[in-house]
Amino acid sequence: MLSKKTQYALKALGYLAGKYGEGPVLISDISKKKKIPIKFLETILLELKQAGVLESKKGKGGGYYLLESPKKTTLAQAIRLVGGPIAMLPCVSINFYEKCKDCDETTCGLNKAMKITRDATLKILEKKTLVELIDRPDGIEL
Amino acid sequence: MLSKKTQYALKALGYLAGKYGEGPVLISDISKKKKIPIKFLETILLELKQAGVLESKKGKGGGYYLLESPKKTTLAQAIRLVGGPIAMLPCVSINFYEKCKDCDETTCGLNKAMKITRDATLKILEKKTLVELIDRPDGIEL
DNA sequence: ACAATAGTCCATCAATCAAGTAGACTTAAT
DNA sequence: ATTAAGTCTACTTGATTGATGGACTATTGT
Repeated sequence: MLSKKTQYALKALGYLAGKYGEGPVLISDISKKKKIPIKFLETILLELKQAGVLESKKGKGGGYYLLESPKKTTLAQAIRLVGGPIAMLPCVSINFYEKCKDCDETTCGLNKAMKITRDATLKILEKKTLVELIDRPDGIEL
Repeated sequence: MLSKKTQYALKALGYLAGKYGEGPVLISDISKKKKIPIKFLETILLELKQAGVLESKKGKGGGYYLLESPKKTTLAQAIRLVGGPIAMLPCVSINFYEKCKDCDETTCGLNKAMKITRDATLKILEKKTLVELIDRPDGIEL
C-alpha cells in the first residue's frame, strides 16, 4: 500500500495535470478539490518542486504548476519522487534497494516471486503518465 | 512496500514450508535462520495460528508447523492473513476496500490505473504458493 | 512429582508517519 | 508604502509500527 503522502502526491499531480497551461493553481484549491489536509499538502508540493516536477509562484496570483507536459512524467516516476518504493520488498526494489540480512538472492524464492511481481507492476506504471490521472467524464477514454 | 510484519510472516512461512512434514519447528530456530527478532516473530506466528494456517505444540518437542501442505496456500492469501493489503490504494483493494473521500470511481483516472496494476499483481500472487518460498540451490527450478 | 523446555500473554518503549499550529518571509496589486 | 495573497519553515501532537522484557502456562522426560 502506498503511503498517504504518496497517494496525496498522485492526486495533486493529477489535478495539476488537468490544469496544465492555465497558470498557477492555489494550494488551497487543490486541497479543497482533492480533500487533502492543506498543511500536509504544502510539504508535499514543496518536495515535488525540489524534485524538479513542479514550479511555484509566490505572492498574489501565485500557486503551483507543472513544469512540463503531463505526458512527460510516468506514474512510476511520480511515485518514486515522493519516496515511495514500488516493489514489495527492499531486496527487489530498483531505486530503494537494500540487501536482505538472511537471504541469498540467487536461491531465495521470495525474492524471485517478488521480482516477477515488481516487473509486472513496473510494466504498467512506466507506461502510464500523469495524463491518465486527469478526471474525465464516464465513457471517455484516452 | 510490505510492512516488516508481512515480510517476516512470508519468510517464516517459507521456512516452515521447507520443513513441512518434519514435525514442530522452534520459534528460536526460525528466528535464527531467518534473522527475525524473536519476540516480534512470536506475535506473528500466533496470529498465523489464529488465522488457521499454523498449529503449535507447547512444551518439550514443541514448536510451530504448517497445518496443510504448502501447495494449498497462495502468496496472496499469506499476505492478507497478516493484514497486508495487496493493492496500492484503499479504493482499489478487494479485501481492505475503503471509499475515497474525493473521487468518483467511475471517472477517477488514478483508480483505473491502480486497478489495472492490482490485477496484474494478483494474477501472479494468486498463482504462486508457499512452495515457491522454499530456498533451493541455484539452478534448480520448480 | 519435579524440573526443564517451549509456547502464550501482558506491558512497555522507541521510531516513524500523519496531521495540525504558528508564524516568518515574498511577491503583486493598489 | 501598505496590504493582501501566497509560499516557506519550524515545532507539536497523536496514531501506528516495530521491537523488547518478563511473567505465566502447558508438555515432556526422569
